[in-house]
Amino acid sequence: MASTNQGRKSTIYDVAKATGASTATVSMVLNGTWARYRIKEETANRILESARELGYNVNMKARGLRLSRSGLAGMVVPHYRNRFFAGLAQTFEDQARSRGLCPIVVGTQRDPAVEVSVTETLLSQRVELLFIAGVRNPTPLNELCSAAGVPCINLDLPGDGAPSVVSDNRAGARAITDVLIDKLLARGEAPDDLVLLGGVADEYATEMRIAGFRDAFEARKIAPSPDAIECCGYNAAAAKQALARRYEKHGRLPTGLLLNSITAFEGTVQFTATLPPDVWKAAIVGCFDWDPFAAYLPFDVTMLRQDVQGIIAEAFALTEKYDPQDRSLILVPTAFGKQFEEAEQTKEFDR
Amino acid sequence: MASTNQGRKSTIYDVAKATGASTATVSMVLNGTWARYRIKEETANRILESARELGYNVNMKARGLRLSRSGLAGMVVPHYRNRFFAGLAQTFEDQARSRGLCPIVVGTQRDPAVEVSVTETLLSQRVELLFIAGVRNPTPLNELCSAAGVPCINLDLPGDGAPSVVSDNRAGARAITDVLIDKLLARGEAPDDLVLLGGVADEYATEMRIAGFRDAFEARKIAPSPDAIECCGYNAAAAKQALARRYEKHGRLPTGLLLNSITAFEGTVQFTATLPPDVWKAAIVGCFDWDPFAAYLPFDVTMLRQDVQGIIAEAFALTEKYDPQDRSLILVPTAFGKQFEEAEQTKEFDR
DNA sequence: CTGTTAGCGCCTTCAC
DNA sequence: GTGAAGGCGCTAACAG
Repeated sequence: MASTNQGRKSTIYDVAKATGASTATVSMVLNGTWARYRIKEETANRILESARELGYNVNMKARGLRLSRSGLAGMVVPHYRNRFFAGLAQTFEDQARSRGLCPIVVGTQRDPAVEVSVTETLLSQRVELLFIAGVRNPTPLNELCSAAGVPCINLDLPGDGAPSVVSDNRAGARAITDVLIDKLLARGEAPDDLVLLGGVADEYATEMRIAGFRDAFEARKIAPSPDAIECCGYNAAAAKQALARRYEKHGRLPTGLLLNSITAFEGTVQFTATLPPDVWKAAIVGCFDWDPFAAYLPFDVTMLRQDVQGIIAEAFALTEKYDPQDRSLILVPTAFGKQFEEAEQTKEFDR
Repeated sequence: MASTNQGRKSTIYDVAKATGASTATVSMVLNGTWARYRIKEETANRILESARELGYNVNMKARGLRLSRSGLAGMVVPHYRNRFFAGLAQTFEDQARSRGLCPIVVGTQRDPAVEVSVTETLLSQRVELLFIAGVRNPTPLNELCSAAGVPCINLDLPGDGAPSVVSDNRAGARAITDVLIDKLLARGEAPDDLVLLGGVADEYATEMRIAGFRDAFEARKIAPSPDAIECCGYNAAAAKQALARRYEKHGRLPTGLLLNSITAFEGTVQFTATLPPDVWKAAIVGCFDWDPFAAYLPFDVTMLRQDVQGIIAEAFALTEKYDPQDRSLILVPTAFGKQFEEAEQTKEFDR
């Protein structure tokens, strides 16, 4: 359609030649700064027109080189397989775009080597800021960033090389544990039949959740069962196995189950599916993170949602008044149910 | 740690000055091309060392400007909310990285305006190729790319402005319809009690699936019910509503349900959850796309999975021998069950 | 074996 | 109002 010089992208020189103006004039017009330089409106229009016809498109490489601003905002996430990270990525993209930045989010599969190489790549591309989500040990990445002078924020899992914004896991865990204990009591079951399953023992989020779990019991002056906490790791197969062992040992499932991740929930479902329905239909389940289908499983399910909007907003706020020395830890509250629904509203044509 | 010039990123000039070598030497060493130029190994080591100390990091903006190669590979997706797009993004990232490109994937929420502006941004960043997934009308985006001389491939939904690689929806639909009819027959139900729900009537994927649905019936020389096909759109609420209307009208649910998307499945579950369990427990359900939890709902569920690995591999292959005139349409087969599991294997520390 | 130089495309300052 | 010139960081000739 457009009379493009097929194949080669056009430059401001092409536009200048086509309109008989100088490159400076073209540049000003294309940047919108032409009003300040009292360039004739007619000239401006002619240039704009010609640029469109030539399919001109700023070369951010060149502009970035000159201005030392890339227009890129980076984020690393482990993957997009759960609603939390998917929502985090989505929200990040929206907010980055609304700030005139091009979002670039990369999944690392939680592989530390990939994390480092991705960070280096992003730094090479001269991202103007970097959010690091769900990385077990963000410190090396933080150091790379600060060596490059790039603002860097840890999300979800805190680190000591940069400011962090994470969900208030402890308060959330306490709240959901409270709900589960109440449900247990209402059903005439013992609260110490509640088990916290999944997660990694020495990891921040899990520790906070364990603390919150204990808080809830302490507030009622009761104690959880001595083997109430089982950090079997984050993957589904491990949870399934852990549950199988418990079943073997006690001849039944715990009545109440607090799952440390949606994958632990997956494992739970995989295991219970191998059992006769009446054995598990009565289970009371709570879960950190949520999934649209999980709510319809034949359990009594309570899901805790993280505020992805809040997390991203706080993180961007931190980059605005960025201080390389800052190591603050910002806690963002979690909530039950559909409180943060706006984040994943679906449009008419969606699937 | 490193004796960095805090804040400002170091350049080859810094390294050159620090080592007393010239920028050219530094450049060669840092590119690994130094062996060809017979640079003393000792010099090379000195430079490498110094570069590490200074926290040096190539500026891809400058290199890209010089080489007119950005090292960036772009992909636009609607969102990451289902396993298909999440898997597509993941696989794309892996493959891009293994080709030495930095993957940059952006979600557009299926908003055409966002789609255009994102494409322009990506083109400004001089991506070396662009994959466009799940865009209703990719043609304008294809045109932007070809005007810029950037190889562009449509994924999932075909377009006529570039080559496309899409799932073989028709064959997949036929196969899953076959399975459902067999199950219906095995249970002594009439096959024409099978309903295809969800999707948009004039859209490619839906049309193909309808055709496959009909193929399965024709092969058996039977006909689906006249109102067997209901394209109520892709979102969950619409499916829920459509199902409610049917229930109202017939006083029962169809025994067999083929859902055009995971969101239609969501709507189905939302609706059936409002009914007494015995009314719907017997339902036979099929779905395009899958979800780990959906398999454990109290239905007889069959899920069709798309081969994200295959799709991405084909797309990359197309870019290698890229021909701007090429408009070929490559069909990638789908499969049942966990055939493509490798794509979403989870590691030990995962959630 | 290593240093010098000329741009890649763009933006800004400074003359005209 | 507009044009010429310099330089952002890097690489590929081309000289030493």
